Amino acid sequence: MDTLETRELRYFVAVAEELHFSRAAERLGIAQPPLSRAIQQLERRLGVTLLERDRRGVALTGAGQVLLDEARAILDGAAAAARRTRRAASTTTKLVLATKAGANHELLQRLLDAHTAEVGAVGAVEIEVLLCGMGDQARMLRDGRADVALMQRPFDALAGFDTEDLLTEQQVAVLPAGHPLAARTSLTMADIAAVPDLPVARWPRQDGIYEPGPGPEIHDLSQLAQLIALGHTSAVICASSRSWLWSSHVAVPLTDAPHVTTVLAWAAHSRSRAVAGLVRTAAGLVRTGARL
Amino acid sequence: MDTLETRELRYFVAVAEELHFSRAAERLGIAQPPLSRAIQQLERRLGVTLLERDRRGVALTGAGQVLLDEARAILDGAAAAARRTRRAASTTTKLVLATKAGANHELLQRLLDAHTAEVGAVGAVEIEVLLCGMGDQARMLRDGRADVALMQRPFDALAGFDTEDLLTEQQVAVLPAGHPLAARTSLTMADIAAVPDLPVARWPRQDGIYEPGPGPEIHDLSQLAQLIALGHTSAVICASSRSWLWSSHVAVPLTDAPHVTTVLAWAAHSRSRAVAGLVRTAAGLVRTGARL
DNA sequence: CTGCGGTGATACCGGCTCGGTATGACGGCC
DNA sequence: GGCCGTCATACCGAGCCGGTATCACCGCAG
Repeated sequence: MDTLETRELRYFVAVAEELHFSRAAERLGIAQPPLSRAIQQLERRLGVTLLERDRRGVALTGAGQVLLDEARAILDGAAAAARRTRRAASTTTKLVLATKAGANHELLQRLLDAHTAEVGAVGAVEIEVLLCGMGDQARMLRDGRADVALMQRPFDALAGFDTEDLLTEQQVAVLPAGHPLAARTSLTMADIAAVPDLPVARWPRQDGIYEPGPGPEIHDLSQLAQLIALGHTSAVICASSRSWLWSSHVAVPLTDAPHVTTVLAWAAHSRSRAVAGLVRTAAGLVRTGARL
Repeated sequence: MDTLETRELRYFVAVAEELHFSRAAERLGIAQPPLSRAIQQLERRLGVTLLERDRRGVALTGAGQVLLDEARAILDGAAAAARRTRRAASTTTKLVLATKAGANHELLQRLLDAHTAEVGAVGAVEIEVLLCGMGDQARMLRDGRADVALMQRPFDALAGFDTEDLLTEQQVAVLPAGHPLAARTSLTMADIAAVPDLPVARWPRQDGIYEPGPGPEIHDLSQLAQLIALGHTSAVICASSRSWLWSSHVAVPLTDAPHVTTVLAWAAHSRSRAVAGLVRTAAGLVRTGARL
């Protein structure tokens, strides 16, 4: 009497996201009445009202919001479980590593090299690199499409993952080559903020929403690169990302920007030998300890 | 065709733990044939053999082991979801804080005081302290019986939780008052290990198993305290735990033991206002920064 | 070798739940 | 005031779940 079925959670998430029974039912590929009934059942079982059915529309209650968060996590977990199980059964042990496209070039290269060198020919675990945009690594890890990911503190949401610190570095300001500030040898955050003609680009937050502000909204690095080259914006990125800069870009160290730590992250309860091996390799990389 | 139901996962976990269909069925309160069929269905759906049915006995395949881990996490998550949802609906916003019985007395006291002072009378979120043994906090957090927990790095398994560092401290050796080493002002790990008549007590690991060793197996602090007082064992604990020492105990600082950081931990995806508030309070505690 | 006990798998059957269709109650809007 | 759109209710058929009975297979004791 206490056990939430994933079917119910799927239904509830659909309704909670659409805030509309008929649309949610359509999305689920079922009719509206069974959906209504399923939600009622769920509410009765929990003894809690999850949705406030006001005339004209449905609203989440506080408890509903809590369950929505929980349910999403569970459904991701279930999808991940299926994927990981299937992958564990396939003979070719392949490890999927998710990383932000364009970031951490050199670190990734060194990690892959070290991994190849370490495992050698025996039990060769192939690593497949999965390039994704902004905050996608977290989702990839959560739903099992990736086994490990390179992520950056404090930018990425690391909650729920195990991590191993790999590299801590300064941030730099990236400016168009012609800009007055580009001639400086170092800058502060205040310097950048004080230039009204060069608003700093805005990244989406973890929920995909952009903070309000003057700068352009950025989706990927190539877009950013172009906008900087055009002299329309500037950006604050970590030092190692210099590798993708254009000749018309200039990177200037920022003295007071928070440091960025690139970490290797994996699903907390993963006990996979392959993941453990890669983590060990990565840890070794840090100990032998070249800084970029 | 892709969607794991929690019922199936419950069934699978039972079989995987018992390695015996009939016993598992009994534990689940159903008959054996439906259970067999459910597992077959699950295997067919995943396209993976999870169990190797050898004559006389069942064994987990690699994929089965993976699914077992995943399934446990999902089931804990589902139980947590139900509990948290119900709690969110109850009007009395109560926060359950889990902590190791006997550890972090003063820190906990300060945290509670600060919390009371901060929220004041308005929206008073009551905190219920849940004392638990060894590694129980993680389970409590995972299955939703607790909202936050005081845990210690590197002892506790923090994987999967968000954390806020509260206090880093040295460890001390606790010895019976009469022991020769008790007169020293500081010790090293080697000093302790070199005393054969006082084997260091052993705590259970995260899976509840004890590492082999000469020392007695410890379940809780009162048991430990008594054994030390009797001169049967010694222990290495963090400095703040001195508060529960008896008069017949002596605590000696250890110069080379790893530092212990007490952290406030909570479920990664928790967006509860109450939890967020307590975390902010705790962070403030650290900033104002008295060290014990 | 042969019955016995114990394993999981199969066959079949009844009941409950799920999903579909039809319809109702209720409020907003032209 | 009709019309539309919302979610809830009523009813019905099919499929799935769980139970009982039984089978196939193996180890073991006599």
